[in-house]
Amino acid sequence: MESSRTAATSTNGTEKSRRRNTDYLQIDPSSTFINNTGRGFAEELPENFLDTISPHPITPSASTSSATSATEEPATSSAPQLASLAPMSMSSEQPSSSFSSASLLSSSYETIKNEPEDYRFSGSTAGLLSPLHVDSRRRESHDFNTSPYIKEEEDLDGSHLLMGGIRPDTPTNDRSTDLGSISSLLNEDHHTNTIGQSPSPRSTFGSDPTPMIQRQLIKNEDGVSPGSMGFSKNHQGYQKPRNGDRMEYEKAPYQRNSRKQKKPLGLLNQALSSVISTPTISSSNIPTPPSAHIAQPRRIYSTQDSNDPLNAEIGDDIYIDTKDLCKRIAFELKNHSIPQAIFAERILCRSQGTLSDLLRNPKPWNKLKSGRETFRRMYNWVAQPLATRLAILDMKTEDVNRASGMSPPTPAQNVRTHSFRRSTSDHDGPVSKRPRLVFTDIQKRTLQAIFKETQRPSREMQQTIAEHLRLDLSTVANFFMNARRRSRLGGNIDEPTPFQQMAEMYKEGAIATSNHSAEQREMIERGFGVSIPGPSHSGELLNGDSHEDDEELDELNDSELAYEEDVEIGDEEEEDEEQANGDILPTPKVEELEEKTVIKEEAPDDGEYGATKLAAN
DNA sequence: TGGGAGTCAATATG
DNA sequence: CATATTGACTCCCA
Repeated sequence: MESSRTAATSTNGTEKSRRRNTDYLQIDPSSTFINNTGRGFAEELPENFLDTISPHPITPSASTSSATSATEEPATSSAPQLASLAPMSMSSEQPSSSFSSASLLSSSYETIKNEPEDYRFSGSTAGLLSPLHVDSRRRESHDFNTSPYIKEEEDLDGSHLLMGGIRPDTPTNDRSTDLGSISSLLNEDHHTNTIGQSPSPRSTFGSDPTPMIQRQLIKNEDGVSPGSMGFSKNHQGYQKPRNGDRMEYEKAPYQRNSRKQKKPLGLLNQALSSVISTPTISSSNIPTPPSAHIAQPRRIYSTQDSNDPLNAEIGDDIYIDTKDLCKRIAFELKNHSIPQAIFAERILCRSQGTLSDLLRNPKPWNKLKSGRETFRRMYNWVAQPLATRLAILDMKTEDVNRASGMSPPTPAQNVRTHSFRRSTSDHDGPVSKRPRLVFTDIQKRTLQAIFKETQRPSREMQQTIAEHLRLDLSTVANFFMNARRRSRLGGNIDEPTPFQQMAEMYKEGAIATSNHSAEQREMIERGFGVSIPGPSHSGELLNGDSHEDDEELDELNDSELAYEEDVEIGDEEEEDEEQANGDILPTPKVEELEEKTVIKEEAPDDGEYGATKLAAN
């Protein structure tokens, strides 16, 4: 039975399409092993405890892979009504090119853009969008060829095409592995097993999203725009807030819940535009985000009207290049010294961690569901003139919403009612803090190793695993779910953070050269400098794309091997096991921490799941 | 129901 | 401190 089910579901697994990660090697788990005493994690489990379980829990399938993306898509993009809007949007946007101001800026920006395709993000929000859908737009005479976009659009609708060229492949993982293999994993060396195969590297959407991006550049910054992105000196920066405000933001989300409440994300622009400038692009330099424009003509938003279809419309009509958008946001935050927490809470009504994650691993627009709202907010924010953007940050939530016309902070869907779980102590009366379970090294490694082989272990298997690792079944289930999802995202393991990317570009002169003056460049660099990370996250820093890291790779490979061998060894299993057990309880182990630390030094830990990283071999 | 999506928010890392 | 990671929640959907 399982198998059948899995098979069906497996599609997702296939998705894991992550790009070149393959090449990367990420061996997280393995890395750990190295220094670890090499205790075999496998040991923990009874030799073939898995064998007892059903034989092919996982399944089959895989092959279908590509499907996933495609499947999801359809719904959104296809929405019929949208179509109508789309055109509008385009039209409004189009003009941008004609804008005087726009053109000005655009020029600089454009150049930038042209350089490395991947990296540049448009200077204005416009660039973030890709007006897909609307064929009509083509008609327009864009300065830029729409064709690319359109094309994309077609794809989108059609199937996943994804921006990034996700390809369907079926990585090994997907395929069903049988318990046997898993057990071997646990108990023996899996050199061979390791999935090395597969890999088709794919980029999720990252590879070259650009096509989707529309190039129009409308200048948002208040006229400013030297660098196009507003690099100019950190203009006004965000003033560190008086703390106090923050709370409000934070709370909001939680208080309201119900995900459905989401409202129209309003288009900041809309409201703002009224405040600031006219809605239409032309009126001022301020660009109204295309999306906004689009919508406007058609209907009026009532922020309150949560049911307002407009929301949907907007989403459908416009294709926001999330990756580009995230780069832009990251840049803006850095440039103006806006902490993620502030931006996340005030503008997005989300937590800092969420924002960080989104920025680093943006899902392609066409794959987003309700998550689009968050990106819309980002989009709407960047679409505002600088002054407005900063002002908004200082406002209180309500004000922001009011001014922006945005719906009230959309509560996160998952608002958590503080009901924490039992696991720890059941008697936490009030809202105690939810202690967070941290897997022991062994637990984690074991889980990751299993995950490599089987992304979707059967219930039984999960149960077995749970028992052996002394974890709750739910914990194990959560692990796999999270692992699947995260591996699927393509975490940009191989790439630096958006901000880093920008920084690199500038450093390299890729961008800077084009239109920036030396001074500008300096400023830019300076700005970036702040965040240019050191070698810390080695993995990430190395730019995965390049093959320059051969050395690194070699090291990793070695380590992986080592890791695998270690696995086999497993002498100290017992100890580990005990540790593991102990950890389950709320007891942190110093030893482990130490071990981890050590390990990390040697092998970069991307923190990704094995699946994502496999590729090595 | 189970799988997913979107997040939270506690922790880790820097 | 700020940002990154990540186990677990809540809500949805098939």
